[in-house]
Amino acid sequence: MQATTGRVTRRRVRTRANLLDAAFAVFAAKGFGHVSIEEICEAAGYSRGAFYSNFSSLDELFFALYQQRAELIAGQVAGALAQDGPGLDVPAAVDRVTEVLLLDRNWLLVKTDFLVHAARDPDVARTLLEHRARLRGAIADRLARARGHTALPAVLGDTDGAAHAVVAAYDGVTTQLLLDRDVEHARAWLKQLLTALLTDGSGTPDHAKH
Amino acid sequence: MQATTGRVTRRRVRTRANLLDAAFAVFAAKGFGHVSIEEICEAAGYSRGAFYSNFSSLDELFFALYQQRAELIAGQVAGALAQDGPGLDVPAAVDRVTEVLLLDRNWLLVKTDFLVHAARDPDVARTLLEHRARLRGAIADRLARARGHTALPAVLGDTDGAAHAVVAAYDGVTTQLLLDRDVEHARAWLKQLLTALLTDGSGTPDHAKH
DNA sequence: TGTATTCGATACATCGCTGTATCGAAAGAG
DNA sequence: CTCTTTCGATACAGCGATGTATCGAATACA
Repeated sequence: MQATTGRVTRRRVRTRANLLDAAFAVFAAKGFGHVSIEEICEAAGYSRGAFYSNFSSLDELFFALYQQRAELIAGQVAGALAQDGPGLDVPAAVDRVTEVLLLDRNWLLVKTDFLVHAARDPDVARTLLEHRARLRGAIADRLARARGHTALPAVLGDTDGAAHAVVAAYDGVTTQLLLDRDVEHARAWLKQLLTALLTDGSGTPDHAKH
Repeated sequence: MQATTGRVTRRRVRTRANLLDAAFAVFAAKGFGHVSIEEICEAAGYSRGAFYSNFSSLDELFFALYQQRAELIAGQVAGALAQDGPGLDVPAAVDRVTEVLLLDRNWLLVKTDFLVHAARDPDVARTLLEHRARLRGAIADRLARARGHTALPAVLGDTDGAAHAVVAAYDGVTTQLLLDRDVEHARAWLKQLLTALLTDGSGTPDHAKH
């Protein structure tokens, strides 16, 4: 690490990226807290010297990793939400978002690791809360833009309440998915939950298995 | 550890219990994966000899701990569900269950640690899934007993689908609670979510904050 | 191309944790 | 109370990970 931003080599950014990629794989496989710095370096094909030159601790790396990937996902979700016009087609939008959110099991694992990490560190928690608030904001905006086109059930309160509920449903389904590894079922079920929450009870459940 | 169950001393069960209690506190504070055997022993006031005499690894201890506590909670939930007659008073039952489920932050922390642990080990996952299935079963039974007294929205499918949804809502709210530490809000919100899911959209939201 | 700077590999000292083997003390059985 | 078995404390050997200090190689810039 250098104090002021002096020269930054190409090699450096490549190394950093490689370390982050390797870290993602290793964290996903073993879980943060069961991973040593050495393991990551080995997986990335570097020595520990490279690590300490780019990060000062495992925590810092983990944090950077989360931010990088979360940013990525957030972009994809925003894209999926913005994809159709002002009239919100709930099922279609739900389909697209669901597709993105439950795509990568490794990401779910790392994300959950980060959750338990944040749960014990208020500073980290703040970051995660902000990230979730942004996501909710995007969803609430989307829902608000659709007001009048599609009716929302009153039980949830305003659009922000509905967004809260959407995120909660996502978290809930994620938990189950982490355990049973049945992506298709999770996807179908999340759709069902979301339509149950977002429509006024007129939706027909396609999947009633389980 | 002894092979066949020979004499089991009183002292032994006391030691085991003390170790488990200490482990609960330490795991909650630091997270599984950031805890050494020594730390637990120190917290319990024993040496590592006592540990190895009762458990063969940290994993085994963690597993035993989870089972012990999960059993406890399951009993409490069952009690809360059985408390009133065959006519289900949804809000009242939701109140009682909510009270139990969100009571202890430490338990939520350990439970989530166990989740990420299970997510990476199919054998452990099986246990957790079974535990969740039992819980869902209790809820589904309770809902079924109330069929006819209170109408369930059709969107969720049968009572089992509804039970699934209840657990998902619980998991979702838990996630948020771990981050913002606002128990009262979580409780209110879980009630709101559950009534939104379990009643046919006629419920009135008391708390619309956030 | 020459040169100054950055980057990452290597070597080193150290520490904490693990698991085992041993032994004295506590507790049940008679 | 004595004897036997169980329990848990202590000592030991060893591994693996950490963080630092140093040095050669790669890279940017003129």
